Amino acid sequence: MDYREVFINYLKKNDLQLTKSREIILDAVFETHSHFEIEELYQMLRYKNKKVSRATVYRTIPYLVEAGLVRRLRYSDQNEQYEHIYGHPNHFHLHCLNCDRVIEQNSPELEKNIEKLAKRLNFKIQDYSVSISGHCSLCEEKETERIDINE
Amino acid sequence: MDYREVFINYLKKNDLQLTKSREIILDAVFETHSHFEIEELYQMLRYKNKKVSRATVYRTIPYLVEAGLVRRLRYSDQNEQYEHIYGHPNHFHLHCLNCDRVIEQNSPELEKNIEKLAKRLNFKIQDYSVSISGHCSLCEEKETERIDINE
DNA sequence: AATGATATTGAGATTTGTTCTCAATTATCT
DNA sequence: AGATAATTGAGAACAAATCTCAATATCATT
Repeated sequence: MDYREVFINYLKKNDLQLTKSREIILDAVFETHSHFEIEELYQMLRYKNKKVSRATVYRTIPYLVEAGLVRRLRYSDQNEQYEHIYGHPNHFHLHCLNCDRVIEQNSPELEKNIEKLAKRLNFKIQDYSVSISGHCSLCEEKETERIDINE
Repeated sequence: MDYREVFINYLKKNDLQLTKSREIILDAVFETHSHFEIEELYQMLRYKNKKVSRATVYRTIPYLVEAGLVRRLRYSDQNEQYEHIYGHPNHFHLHCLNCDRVIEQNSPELEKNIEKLAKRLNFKIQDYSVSISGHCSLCEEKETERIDINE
């Protein structure tokens, strides 16, 4: 099942229609292979001359989230970021507070752990996210050097 | 070391002073034993007749976060929530999308797992959060009943 | 294809949370 | 005490997100 079908199913189930606008937004989201903000997505569509209004983009993204196609990210202190997740294995984000880089990592072990935790509580997972903030190896190195010099 | 000392150390290290305002905010944060929004905290202080401005509250919370005393939560689609973390074991949030309840859970196993993951990448953790969204056991039950009746 | 009922959209106004500004205040250092 | 620097408060400014509502598109029915 491709993302398109998933979305159509979701729409049907919720008495919503697959409109031109929603199609454009859906496709744009799956063409973008990086984290994005809604405003960015909107600007990108304008640039490509696809005609959808800002309001519609803001209205549609939550549907995609609900449909399980897109996830809202939580690693950053900045604006809301999103990523499409359908078809991608779940992964974790390590956010470097220094250089702002985001490292993505898989860990089946961690996944299993989380699933076990939820199961024990009879909690039905829809989505989960692990985000770690701190300093990446590159920045840590630099930091250590600096201290060596100064002290 | 109590939270007060931690904050004072942080302030010193960053050439900041421990002022009346900052003290009031610090104490308020550690008196509040639930998740809070900055605006709420500000209103609470007004109610208690503690004189600090909204701007100062907004300015101070990020210091507390940097000092490792407070964490910004990410489970919700709503406003930014914070919780004080100093002195509390790390815990995970399971957010029920239906009733909006937030369940807190410890899991030393999960913790170890995350630490291992970070270590492998030479990533120095400052903080991490695991948030799971879905449906809690109570809501799941109800949902199942409903289906039984209707189908 | 025409009709009426319903859902969706777009443009801009509005709301809301957060940050900024800058003069007044407070703290710190000689 | 006086000079210097940091902090604060009040409200203005900003930006992201939501709302409004008339115009448009879609659907079901005939």
